[in-house]
Amino acid sequence: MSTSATFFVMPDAFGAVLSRAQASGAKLDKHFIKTACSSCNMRELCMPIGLDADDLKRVDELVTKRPFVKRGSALFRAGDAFIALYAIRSGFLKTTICSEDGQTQVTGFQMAGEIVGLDGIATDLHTCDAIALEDTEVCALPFDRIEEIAREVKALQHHVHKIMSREIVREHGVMLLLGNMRAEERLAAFLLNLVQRLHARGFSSSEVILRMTREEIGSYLGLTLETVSRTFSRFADDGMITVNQRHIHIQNPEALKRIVSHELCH
Amino acid sequence: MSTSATFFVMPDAFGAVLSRAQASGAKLDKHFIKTACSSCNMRELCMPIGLDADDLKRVDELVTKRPFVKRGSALFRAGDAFIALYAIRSGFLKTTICSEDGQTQVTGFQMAGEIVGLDGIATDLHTCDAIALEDTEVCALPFDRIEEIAREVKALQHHVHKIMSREIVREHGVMLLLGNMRAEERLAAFLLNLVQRLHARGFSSSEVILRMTREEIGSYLGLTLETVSRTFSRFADDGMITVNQRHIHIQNPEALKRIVSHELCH
DNA sequence: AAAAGCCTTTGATGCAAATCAACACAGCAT
DNA sequence: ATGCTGTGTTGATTTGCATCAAAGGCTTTT
Repeated sequence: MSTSATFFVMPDAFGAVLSRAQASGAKLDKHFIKTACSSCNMRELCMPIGLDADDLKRVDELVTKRPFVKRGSALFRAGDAFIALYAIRSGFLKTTICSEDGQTQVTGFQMAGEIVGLDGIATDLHTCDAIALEDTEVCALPFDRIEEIAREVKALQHHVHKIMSREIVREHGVMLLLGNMRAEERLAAFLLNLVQRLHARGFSSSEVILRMTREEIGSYLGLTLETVSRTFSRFADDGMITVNQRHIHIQNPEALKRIVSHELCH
Repeated sequence: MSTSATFFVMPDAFGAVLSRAQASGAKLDKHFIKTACSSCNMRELCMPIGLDADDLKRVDELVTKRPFVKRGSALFRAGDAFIALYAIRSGFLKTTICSEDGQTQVTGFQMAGEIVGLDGIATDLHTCDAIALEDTEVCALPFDRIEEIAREVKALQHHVHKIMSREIVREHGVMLLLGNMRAEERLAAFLLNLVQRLHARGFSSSEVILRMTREEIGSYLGLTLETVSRTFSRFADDGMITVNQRHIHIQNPEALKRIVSHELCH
């Protein structure tokens, strides 16, 4: 992250080139229960590295269910009892919070290999909604089991701590974005973060298919949908990207990076 | 938080009425090393409740040093090696992040009984500065020791997880604030959160002495210092608060709560 | 006690993004 | 096809806050 800003910190275990199997999620077997973590190709992302065979076996036992979340429906909602963390196997989620007076805000977008549900630990209740933006398969990791195994497997314990700390750092970055940046900077940072994460999963670093609406992007970035749309158009006019509905092609990532780092170009 | 918004969630172990000893921090012995966690009057805040004598003893061993941080100086800085979490015994801190291009933002204000340093776990480097806003005494909790003991003491393990989750939830609230609220709402939410936390520590729920400048408040809330000042003045004109430099008296908390919950009054 | 420096307040002005509004377009069902 | 609904684009106007500017109040220094 020397360029696309300090505040979107990459998960650390991203060495491996991952299978693109997820890309064609069309024919997923919904009850593919037998797939163990030890053979999951998202493993580098959600599990600690360097476990011995014995530890791996214990971690395998962790996953009790693999819920399938249909596009538009919720994995969990604010107020639901917190039971498990969820590792995303394939698909795409958003998390949203909602204050009493009805204001709602997207707090994050999550893709394969990422963990959702950390907010629930504090009070044993989830405090946000997790909604699938496309058909999504997750692994349920019951939290009491996680704690149990973490007490025995040091690497898992530390991994859990890292995942939570990483989320805290990510949110610091969002705070910087929301508190200091202008619309162009926010959207450029958002796009760069998205392609970077997709690239780490084996996808192109210049092509993005957005899974969310302009409104959802705006909600995440503290902007209106009109401003998001206009800013995309401006980027396209300046030749930095091409926009085709939700299909974005990044022509000039350097220009976007310059925008994020306040070097007001052209 | 039925009124001052869901997003500032109270730490959970706040039943006990705490000593006001911290209030007169003037004559603190800087090398009061002997004070054990088990007899610390901030214990209810930073330690898990319900430990037996044996566990307590182990937790007591955790605290190696009690660094004293002079007003204006740093407990740690971004880039410093992450070694320990810090529990604040007395005093007041701010944490700030800073992007490459020099933009800086306050990410939080921390008071006695709260924990700082969680951001460092992810990469073994601190990602923000922790600066004392008044002379501050902290307890250093070496993180490898925390993990070690957490593997044995279930309650401590869960407590650590809760503290981290709570921070994630708090930051969700800040995101909502920065993304959705207008200046008046942000400042009202800020004030209410501050008195609530002070009240939980045995202080008045209507008197606040701000330890930070208008600029630091603005940085936290994504506003300029002028806007903060003007908004304080407007609150004062409307009879909701009285302002005397950094001494704020809250006359009408209900009105502030109405502002936060979007019920545009007067 | 005077001077220097920081912090705060208040006013005048400008601008970026919100809001209001209209229309275009895709996907879907009928 | 035709209409419907959700989504996206673009334009006109408004507005809340930033910016620029100046002066007064505390606090600290000497």
